[in-house]
Amino acid sequence: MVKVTLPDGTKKDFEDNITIGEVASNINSKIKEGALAGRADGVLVDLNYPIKDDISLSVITEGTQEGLEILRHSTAHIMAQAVCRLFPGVKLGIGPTIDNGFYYDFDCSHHFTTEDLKKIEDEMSEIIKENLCFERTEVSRDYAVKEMEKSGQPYKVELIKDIEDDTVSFYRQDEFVDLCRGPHIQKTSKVKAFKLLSVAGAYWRGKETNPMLQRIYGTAFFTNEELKLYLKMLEEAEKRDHRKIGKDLDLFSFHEDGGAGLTFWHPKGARMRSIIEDFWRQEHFKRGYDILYSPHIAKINLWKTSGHWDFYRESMYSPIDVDGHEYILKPMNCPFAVLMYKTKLRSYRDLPLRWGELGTVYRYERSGVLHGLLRVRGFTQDDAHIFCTPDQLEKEILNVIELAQFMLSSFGFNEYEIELSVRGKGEKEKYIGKDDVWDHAENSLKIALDKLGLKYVRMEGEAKFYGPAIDIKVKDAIGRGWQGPTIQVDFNLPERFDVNYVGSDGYHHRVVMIHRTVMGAMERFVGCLIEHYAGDFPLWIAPIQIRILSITDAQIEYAKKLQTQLLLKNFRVECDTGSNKIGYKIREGTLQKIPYLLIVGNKEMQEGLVAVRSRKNGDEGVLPVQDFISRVEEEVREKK
RNA sequence: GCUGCUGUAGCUCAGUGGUGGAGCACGUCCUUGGUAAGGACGAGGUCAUGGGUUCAAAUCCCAUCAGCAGCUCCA
Repeated sequence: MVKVTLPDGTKKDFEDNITIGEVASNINSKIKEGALAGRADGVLVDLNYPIKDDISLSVITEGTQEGLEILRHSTAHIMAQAVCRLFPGVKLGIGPTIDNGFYYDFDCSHHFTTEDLKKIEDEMSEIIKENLCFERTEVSRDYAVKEMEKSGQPYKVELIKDIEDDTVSFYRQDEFVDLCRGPHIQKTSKVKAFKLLSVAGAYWRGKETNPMLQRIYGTAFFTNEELKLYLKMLEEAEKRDHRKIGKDLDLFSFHEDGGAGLTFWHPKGARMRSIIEDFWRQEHFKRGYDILYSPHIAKINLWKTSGHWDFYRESMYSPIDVDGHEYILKPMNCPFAVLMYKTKLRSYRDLPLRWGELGTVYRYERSGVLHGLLRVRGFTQDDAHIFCTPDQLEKEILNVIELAQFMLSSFGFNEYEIELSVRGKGEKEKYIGKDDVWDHAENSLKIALDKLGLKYVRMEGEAKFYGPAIDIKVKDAIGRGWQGPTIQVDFNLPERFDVNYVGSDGYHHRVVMIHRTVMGAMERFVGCLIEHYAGDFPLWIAPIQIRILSITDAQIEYAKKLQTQLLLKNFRVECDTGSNKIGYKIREGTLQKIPYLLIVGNKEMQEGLVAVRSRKNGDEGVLPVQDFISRVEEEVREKK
């Protein structure tokens, strides 16, 4: 007899070698129906796993995250089987589950096309219909290597050789065998809703020097409804694409003649950006920051002193010759702030110095990584450098986090994940700076997070060589994550530039430098905002807030007068006094996602009214001009 | 940078080894209308760039530039 302990604490006795599946059927009909695999003493196993000793067991069922992952993993195997059937001789890479789906890598002389994906899907449906069993076998590692060599699977051989256990497991469906830890669903017919999504190149084991394989991405769900919902979500994400919206709303462009990754901000995009920057500056001034402006290029020597020339060269543009001296386009703003700090002797009484800078930097990014506004080669960081004493560090970090939270919530980002990157254990040579200084800095970051009651993940070994950091990942309106604020303590630059302050003891002490952004970069932030709001910006950010539409030519003068009146109140207003019908003008204004369309005909003109059509509510009827102004002023104030 | 795909009017996209098309946008005119597209006419292109194959190339081949999906890397 074996004793099985279930998650709710109940213990039951069963005969030896009873399988997980049989135990599951014994619990209740719901679990029996939905059982996919089990977790036996913490280890994932198949349903037909025989129980030999007393264990604690939880049954993994459909509708759970773990269940979904197993389903997707099995679907990946089915896909690989289909590919092997259709393209004999294909070599298999790996086929794991990922967020939202799975992929499998193949080495195949034939290049997969979208038509191939359809064929593969059809073959998969065939395999599902055949209702094949996933059978697990365990063999010795040496035997496995020989088998895989025999069947011409060099990547599998490599994988097996890297496994430390003496035995390895395989899963077989009919003619298809794959190295796999498992667990899997029992029969292929469990797969009810799947779709292959795309194919793209991927390096074997993610290494650039390795051969490139073809990766097919797909996804699977327990029901067709869930699959449809997911595909709809993908469509929704596509609709929010900032590159498309940016074009439609005339915000920015890129040019072959300008250069890849170099943004051209059109009037409306530039207007948005300047609104954000004005807001940024005001909020910084309120919090005791000053702002700086620094040059775009500097002599190469500065970059040698800072260490960028040695450690960051691959991201920097080549030197520019100026009268026989070499200058470099700046990839970062920090050395400039340091130079300005060092223009005089600073006392501890002067600290902290909080110096912000909307600094435009240029970095060489490999051509394949460029992506709209989100990854560019020239961008403006909302940078700041805080020079402080070690004692002030914690308070400064706290202030920065609060500022970051304030900025994010102002733009409608209310959910985020926080990472604390600290140095790894036992690799001291990787990091500059003394242990006690690191301890102090890491501690200050931690205490600041704790004081604010923020949850965070501690990332061991993720710190840069020059100091620990806090990274904030924000979630947008449809749940996607974006790199947001970063707060970085820097031990490197104060050291390299010998940056000091005079303490109360009259001696010089090394200053502590914090490097931070609260939005990241203007380009990326605006790109992210576009996708977050799907181009439907809140009134205070919208590049055009109001458009006045005349019904006939008789109201042109009234419309212009209204426009002037609103412009004087600091609103961003356009007039559409063309000869199109009102329905047409409304359509145009709506497609441009303008928050307020004011329709003026003779009725409104005679009584000093406007007919308000808001983006949120449509036709709202007429209002006296003054009432409308109060309303939108309020809306701007509240950043709704 | 790598793998694959793509580049035709301002935009979205048809198209074919033999004198380049549509819809929308744009311009002019008619129309002056009441909450998501009124009508007519017109202008617009070295078919990304540079080579090659061919009697003939926008079409086929190569290179370059740029874009897209990923890999790798980052604000």
